[in-house]
Amino acid sequence: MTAPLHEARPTGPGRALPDTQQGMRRRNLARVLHTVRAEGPLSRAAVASRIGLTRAAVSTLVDELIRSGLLEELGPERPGRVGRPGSALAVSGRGPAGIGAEVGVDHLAVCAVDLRGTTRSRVIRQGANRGRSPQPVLAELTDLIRQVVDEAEGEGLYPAGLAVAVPGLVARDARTVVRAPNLGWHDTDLAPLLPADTALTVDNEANFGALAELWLGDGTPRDFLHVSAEIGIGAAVVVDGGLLRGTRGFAGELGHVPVRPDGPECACGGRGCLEQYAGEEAVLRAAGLEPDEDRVGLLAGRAAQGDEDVRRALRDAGTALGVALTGAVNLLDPQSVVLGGELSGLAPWLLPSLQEELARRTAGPACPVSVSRLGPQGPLLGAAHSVIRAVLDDPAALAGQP
Amino acid sequence: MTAPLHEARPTGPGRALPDTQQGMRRRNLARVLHTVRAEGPLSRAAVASRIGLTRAAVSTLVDELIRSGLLEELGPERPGRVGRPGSALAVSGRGPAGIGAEVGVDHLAVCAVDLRGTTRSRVIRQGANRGRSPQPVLAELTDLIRQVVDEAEGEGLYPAGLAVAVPGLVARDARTVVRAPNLGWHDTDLAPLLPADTALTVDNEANFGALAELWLGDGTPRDFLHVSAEIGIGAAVVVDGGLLRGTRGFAGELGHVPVRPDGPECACGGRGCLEQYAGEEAVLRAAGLEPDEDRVGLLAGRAAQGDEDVRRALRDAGTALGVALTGAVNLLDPQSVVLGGELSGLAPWLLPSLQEELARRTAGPACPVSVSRLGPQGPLLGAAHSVIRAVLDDPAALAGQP
DNA sequence: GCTATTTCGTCATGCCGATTTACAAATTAG
DNA sequence: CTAATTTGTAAATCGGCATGACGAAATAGC
Repeated sequence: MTAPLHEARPTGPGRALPDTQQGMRRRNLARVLHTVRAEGPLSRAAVASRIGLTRAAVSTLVDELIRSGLLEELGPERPGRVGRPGSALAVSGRGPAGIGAEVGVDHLAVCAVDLRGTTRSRVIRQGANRGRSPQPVLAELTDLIRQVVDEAEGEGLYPAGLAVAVPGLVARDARTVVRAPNLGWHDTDLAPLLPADTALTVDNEANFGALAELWLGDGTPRDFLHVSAEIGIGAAVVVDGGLLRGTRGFAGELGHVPVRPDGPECACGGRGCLEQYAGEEAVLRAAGLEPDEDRVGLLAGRAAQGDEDVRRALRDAGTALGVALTGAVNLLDPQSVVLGGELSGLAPWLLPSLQEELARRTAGPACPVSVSRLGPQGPLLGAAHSVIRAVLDDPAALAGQP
Repeated sequence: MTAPLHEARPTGPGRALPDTQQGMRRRNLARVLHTVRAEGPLSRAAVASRIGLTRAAVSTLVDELIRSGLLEELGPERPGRVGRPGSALAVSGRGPAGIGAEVGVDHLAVCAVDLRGTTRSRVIRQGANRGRSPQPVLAELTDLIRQVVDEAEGEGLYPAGLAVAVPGLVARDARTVVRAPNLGWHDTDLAPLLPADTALTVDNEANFGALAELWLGDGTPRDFLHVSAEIGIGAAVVVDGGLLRGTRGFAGELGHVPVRPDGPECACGGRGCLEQYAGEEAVLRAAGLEPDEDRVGLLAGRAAQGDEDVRRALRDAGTALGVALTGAVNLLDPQSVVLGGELSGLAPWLLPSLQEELARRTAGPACPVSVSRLGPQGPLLGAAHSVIRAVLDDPAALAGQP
């Protein structure tokens, strides 16, 4: 026998459920739904052997999930082995939909994702939002949400929740934007300005991006650091498959990690914060460019054309990122670092110097750095999937007892 | 209904237990034991109302815990209210004992703690261990362990596990010391060199110190950063009442967070690591002192006498710590930072500059920094209590089914 | 002092959820 | 065509907690 290690572990699916027989059943419903979703069409017997319950128990669980419209019976499997063929089960394509929305500095976007993880509807509207007050922006967003919901309902889906990604800090109530410098919003409760007929969750776009990476990334581990940037530099810390949020919900403020303690002053009060070296504004200035609408696109374009000033600016930003990430990696020992969001578009020019710096400062093998496959789509997808995830984690909350 | 936030949450007591009816019972046993321990003598009815089970259910749970020797019946309570007085229950003072051991650079220590949290036996042996090979050191430690176990057994206790704190990195198998620079050990499996008759857990002293702070500190929150130092500077990250260990178990390496990216070279390959500015060796050098046996005592003594060189060296170390902690606080948003271990003895001279630096670099209120009440005793106590904690978290593992 | 009231601990009973056991159905192997 | 294998379901059982009732032991009111 080995004594427990007293680790910080996330609760994972359904941990919020009470520790009673009913809670147990709800967790088992979630386990069945999760495995069917993850491992394609499966028979009841296959599910049972996977999750360690008996066929009889799984049968009743499946019945309940079918009655709720979350699972559907595809009919008898093609038999390849001896014995009676099972009846294939799959998650329904006409059940709940997760509605994800994103308030970007230069765009609004909304999408609907079904239980299978397929994006069933999507709308994007370009347009600068910097400096606009929350009311008109969210009215416009509400419009888009209604479009997407209508389209989803046309396909037999019904909205199970709305998740909104914003470029800023969000309080732990998951409703209030504490500070979004790029929009000019602060201390704004978004709930009254958005459709009231669905459950609402608001979160930082870096957090949603990290969750998207966790859920949709190929081979992404359960412990990683997800770095993203839109002017500010945010990181999301994923520990054992869950987000680390911090006491006030402000964890992951990589942008204000000191890189050179005597560097230039920062708005945060400090000196030489990472943002001074790798923030969008700083990079544009270092490259001798004027900020305009599509800043990342501009940088990427110039860099691709071979503009040496831009390339040098990006190299230096990568080095600064490497210094800050060395600290983070030493503190957290993650399995990898992922560059996501808008950053992924600049990765070709950031990555070499970043990795060099990280390797130089690490004894032994350096923490691997990769680039998100999802790129700028991460936050929106993460938002929509977070709703779906909530259904998968407690299917009983939808139909029966919430 | 509010959608879940997908947070990283630790599992807390008994989360490793399977999600079955038996697992539920074991968790309920743990809940009963925990509340009786935490809230002094309680009647069955009082326990029931606290944990939300019925009196009948608690009765059977208590019966089982009494049969296992973990609880004892103190007899009828002094009645102050109407109604039949309850029968007071308390955790047994003659049940399992947690054996904690510590391998320090200058000492060995072992103690035994009972279920109530009382230290029932303790032995400390001074003597430099730097450069000694593991075999003789652990043979000596085994001696001390036997002494403490004998004494504990004389008082009716029996050892429920052995936890050893070492000043170095420990692999996630909780047995192997990967690197302990101050001892000169590396890649050593300690299990064969220690008594084999009890379950063994080996861990970093900073981790055990943080757990001690969590379990024994007065008013310590469930999210904090515990900084400790013995030559190397280690931190332990506590998130929602659990340790964050990292993929390889190396999380919390605060000593190699870059403070000045162009600073002096460090053994880790980097430059300007915190250890270069706030490590014991660096501080001694900056103060113009020679390293000797009791380095922290020497520094504290001179500083107390008013030695301006030493005070300046400690001030500068505090500033460097402040820079590194700014990064950590930005990344983790903890509720507080606690200085523990040997550091606590130097706190009077480190703290002002540390707090000043942290406050300067923080927008809004700075993260509060406090000093551990346990001081250098933290690691040893944390080790012993970790064993007790394991029993409290799953009492059934002791007697019945492990 | 006596009775009513309140609370405690326990017992008998019932419910809920999963397991066990048994069996019919549907397939392959020989 | 029969034996073997696997699936899905139904009936019985078990483990664990809740419910309701009861005696025991205290206080409160008379």
